[in-house]
Amino acid sequence: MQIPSKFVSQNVEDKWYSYWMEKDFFSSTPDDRDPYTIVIPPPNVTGVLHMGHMLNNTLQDIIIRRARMQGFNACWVPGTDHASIATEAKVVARLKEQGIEKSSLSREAFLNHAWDWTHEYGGVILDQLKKLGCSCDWNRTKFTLDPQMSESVIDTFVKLFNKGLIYRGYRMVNWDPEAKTTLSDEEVIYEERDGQLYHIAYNVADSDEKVIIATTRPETLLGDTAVCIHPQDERYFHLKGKQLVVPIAKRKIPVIEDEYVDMEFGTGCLKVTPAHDINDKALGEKHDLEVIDIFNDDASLNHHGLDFEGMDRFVARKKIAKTLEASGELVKKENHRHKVGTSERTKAVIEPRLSDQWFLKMEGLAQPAINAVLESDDIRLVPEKFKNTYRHWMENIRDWNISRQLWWGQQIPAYYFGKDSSQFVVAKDITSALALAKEASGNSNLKPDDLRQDEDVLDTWFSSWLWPISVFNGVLEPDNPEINYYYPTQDLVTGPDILFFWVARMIMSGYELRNEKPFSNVYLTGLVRDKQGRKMSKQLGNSPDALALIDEYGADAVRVGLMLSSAAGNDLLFDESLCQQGKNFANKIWNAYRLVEGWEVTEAQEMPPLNKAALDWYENRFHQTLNTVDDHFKKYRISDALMSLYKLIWDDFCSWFLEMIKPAYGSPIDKPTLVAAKKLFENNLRLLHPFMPFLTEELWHFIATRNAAEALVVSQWPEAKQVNQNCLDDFEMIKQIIGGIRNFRKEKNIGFKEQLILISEAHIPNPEVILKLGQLSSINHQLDEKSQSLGSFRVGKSEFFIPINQAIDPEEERKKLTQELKYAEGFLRSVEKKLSNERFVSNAPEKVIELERKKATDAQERITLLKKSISQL
RNA sequence: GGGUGUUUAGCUCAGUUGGUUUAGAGCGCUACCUUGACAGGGUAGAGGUCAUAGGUUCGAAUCCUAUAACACCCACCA
Repeated sequence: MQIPSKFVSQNVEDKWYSYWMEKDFFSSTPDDRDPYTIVIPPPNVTGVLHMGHMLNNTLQDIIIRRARMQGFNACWVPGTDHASIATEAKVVARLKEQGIEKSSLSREAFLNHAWDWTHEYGGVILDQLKKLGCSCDWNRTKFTLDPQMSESVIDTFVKLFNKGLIYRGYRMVNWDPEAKTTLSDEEVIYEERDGQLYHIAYNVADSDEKVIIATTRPETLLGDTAVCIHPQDERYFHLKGKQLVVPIAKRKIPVIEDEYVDMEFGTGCLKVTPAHDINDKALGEKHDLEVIDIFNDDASLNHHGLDFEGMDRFVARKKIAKTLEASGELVKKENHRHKVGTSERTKAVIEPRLSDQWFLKMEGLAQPAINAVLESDDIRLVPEKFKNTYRHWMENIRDWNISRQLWWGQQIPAYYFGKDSSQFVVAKDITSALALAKEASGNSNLKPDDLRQDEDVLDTWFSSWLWPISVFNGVLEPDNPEINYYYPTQDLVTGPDILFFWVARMIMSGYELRNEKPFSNVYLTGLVRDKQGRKMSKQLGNSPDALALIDEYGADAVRVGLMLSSAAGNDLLFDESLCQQGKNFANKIWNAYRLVEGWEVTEAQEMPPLNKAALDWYENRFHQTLNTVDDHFKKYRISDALMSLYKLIWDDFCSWFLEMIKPAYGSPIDKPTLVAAKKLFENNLRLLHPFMPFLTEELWHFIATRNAAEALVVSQWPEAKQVNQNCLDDFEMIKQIIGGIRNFRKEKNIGFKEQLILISEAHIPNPEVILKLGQLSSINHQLDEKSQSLGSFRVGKSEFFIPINQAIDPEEERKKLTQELKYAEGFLRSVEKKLSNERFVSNAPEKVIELERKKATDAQERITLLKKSISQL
């Protein structure tokens, strides 16, 4: 069979992915085995694959593939999120391009457009995950707006409402005037912006005196209902109890006192606009002030805006400033840099606004979630450093505003039946709502048409927080076999940026709805940054096209590239050269296979002792690495696990093992060695499979003809065995010795193989290092009887010397050795000093003292050797 | 403003309750070698006052204090 000299990943990806799908290896149903479950963090339904997804999902795939090989019933549930704001914004934008305004459409018509959009783009990101090799159970694919998922959300809302945890409140919220919706605090991004601080003169009522008040938002003076001073501010003592006149509006407002005011800022006088500032609202409540809302939905001024009615807030600001300037009431303007809240989605400047919203009480929900992570360790955060952040947030948690003024999402199941919105009932559907409304109103004549359902939808996170439960239908049927089998899940892999949005809330819903954690381990990845350390984002355009990367390097290479430098929780600087490294690695393995496959076999020959030694050694080395890898996995150090394998394959397997058993050019290899070598090769493939599924499956089927049940993806993860440490130590020694000799044999035309044979025939491996070296030196004497020079090499931390066949300047050598001797003596002195220190001997653990003693003996031996060598020069 | 974290080789990072560390890895770099598995491979080498300054300790990259730079989170002063 002709095997190409280069591994082309692209040729095998589709082949094996469809094979795996066809054989149904990824699907899972409850059975006798233990489950290993991961639910995917559902990407936005209309999103495309970016680097963050690749990192995240590669990690999940590695974990789930290994679990599958370990004999668990592996179940990775995929799905997408309806992402109400993001998706609705996209749909609105597309309609706008077609000349359609959202406001001209009925709710139903708009939702039809949104569903069209969803069906058009909804599958894209899932197909991209398949390209990456993700072994999800696609039969279980869920969407947060699926009927069953939505029903779970509504059901939960009703339950929590009936428990008294959900309430309606008139609250200050973050209003996005562009999307005309409220945003959660988390969706507001504060940006530094240059603004101006306007100093405005307010007249004291019935007097000529003026008071100067500084504000960044002069237009809000139309909503002023008080001016506040600090009770200890001597400058304004005389104003206490007086009234001021608001410029333009000519309304009289009281002067109030509160310690909230910062005397240092501005003029020390604060105008209070309860409708448009969160702090002012608090002041307003405290001092029982009137609330004047001056804005419409789109942040244009309403009738309180007087002459400025209908103007946009920013236009009005300028106009009002001008008007004040003209009347001399604008005393001065100064530049002022301050932070402005903007919408994460629309970039519009957020307007604090009072409105009716739905809230979920968080305090009671938070308690079990705090315990689970911080006290009982039921849920492990990886890395642990996020515990602090988690604690801080959970202990300062505020009620969750769960309503959004959008259409795309689950409509809030509240039904109003009175003239105003004060009379309402909450129910799963209109029929039960009607019954409740009849009861509540005492009016048995109510008809369905008399009920108005709340226009708002629920926050997207209100559906995602149920995800680990609702994907198994655990909300609607809390006792079904699926949820009982798969829940709680094992791992959650996600970014730290949604620790609060999502992770914390899933933990809360888990304990609230099922009285059980949703997952045992949370692996928080880092953010993917570019080479300059910038966050990868669409705006910057610095995010490589994920699919183009896969096309160029192959999925396996990209997976390896991502894993090579991504410790949990640390940001990773992504550099395409890492993918190149991944590709080189894949190619190395590919060529190792070509080598083995190309050998001719002979039955006539027995296994030479050197090959036996090599096989023994590699077997041990393999299990040593396997132990390390298993340990890394336990600690979720996935990149360390990969690096261990990288070194095992490249250095130990290719550079040492294969070189050792490689027959001389043109000669055949004996059959027992080849068979054993292929077995070892196969074991390598098993360990690599979670990281590089395509390459390994391809080679697996090259090595032998296998049926579906024998495919690598469902093969067994090797069991780590006890290693023979002596064998490994001996070989380390041999490696060092060979390295030492080779370093000095440049003139000699001795091949690698010959060297090895010489050494193996000399029976080097035995417990006595010095003896070994004595024998080795005799070899070297055989190599060149005239050899008189001295060469040195290191074994572990010790330096050893062998006679070697190369002319070396004795003077130079003497100098070098004397230097070494001095150093060794110094080292010995320091160790002896330590050992004679009483405090050390009495305080240090026995193990440590033992080590120090060993160090001292070693140093002593070395000094003797060095002295001998010098005298021989 | 409050909090958390980071700072170790040219780059990206390990370094696990202070003691097998005379501080490691991968990549890169330098030198040499290599006509059959590998537009590469092998061997060797250079390169670090572990951010800075103090302190604790027999012993500190590791613990404490302060400082600096950077990153992120929370709050947000009109």
